[in-house]
Amino acid sequence: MVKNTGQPAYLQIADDLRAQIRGGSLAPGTPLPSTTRLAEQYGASLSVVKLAVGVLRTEGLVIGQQGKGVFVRDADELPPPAKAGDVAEVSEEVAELRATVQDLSKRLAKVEEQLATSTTRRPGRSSR
Amino acid sequence: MVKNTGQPAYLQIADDLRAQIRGGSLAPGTPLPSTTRLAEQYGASLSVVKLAVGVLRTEGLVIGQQGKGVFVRDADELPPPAKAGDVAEVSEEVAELRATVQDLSKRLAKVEEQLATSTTRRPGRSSR
DNA sequence: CGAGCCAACTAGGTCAACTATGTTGCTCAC
DNA sequence: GTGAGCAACATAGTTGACCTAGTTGGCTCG
Repeated sequence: MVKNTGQPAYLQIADDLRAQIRGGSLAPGTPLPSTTRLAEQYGASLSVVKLAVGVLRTEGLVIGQQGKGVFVRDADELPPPAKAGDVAEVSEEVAELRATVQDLSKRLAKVEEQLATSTTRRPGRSSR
Repeated sequence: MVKNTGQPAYLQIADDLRAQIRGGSLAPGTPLPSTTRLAEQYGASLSVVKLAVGVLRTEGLVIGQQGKGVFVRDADELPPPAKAGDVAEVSEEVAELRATVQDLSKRLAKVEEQLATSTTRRPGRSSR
């Protein structure tokens, strides 16, 4: 189904969906067909579809909401001026926040560990 | 190891690499460590690393050359493909991170309190 | 000496399965 | 009639395996 243009399947699907979005066939706010649906539709495996959606997601064209679906982003909020300066600026903020998160996480982990060992220890720790 | 920030591993790795690129620690033209290398380095599986590299690839920050490696793109040649949705994307990330910080803070506070008064054994392990 | 092959690396693509988590709608007991 | 619980379905993340394909360097053999 995905032809053999030399392009990988997940990119072909991503392109197709992107075209549908840009072309208005998939209006902003509307949900894409579900992952399994798309898989059947394109004759591809789930993994490939997830990969394709992932691409669109990192492109910002689409937003996935767990349990609900993947929705086309409003045109207003996506293609707008992606000023390099803006990105840099906000990126800094991100870095800062990330540092905070890391710090908090570390403290949390430590403290939670103490708490865990001091309370009833139950098997079934979920880790891998 | 990765994790604990609430952010998925592949995004953390992507972020880390992105930071190294932006920070100059990985200069344009230099190759990233090999996939397997990164996997060991981050204590993650190959799949996760490939996912992370994939993100950077679709962002245009990096170019993979089969058989050779993944190379940091020259700063000159990447601004043009100015990525639509970048600002939106990062903004969203900020929002997410803020939420994470709030969540972590809350959990930290709670847990630290419990630890302080942990003469009483209390179950109630709340994983996720 | 040189040509050619081969082995060891590299990235990239695909698949299948599992887990986690969120949403929604139905059913059934009260 | 209401609400608690459950089942079905959704995205998301992760793992591990297998295969393709390009690059490189060394080794062998003519």
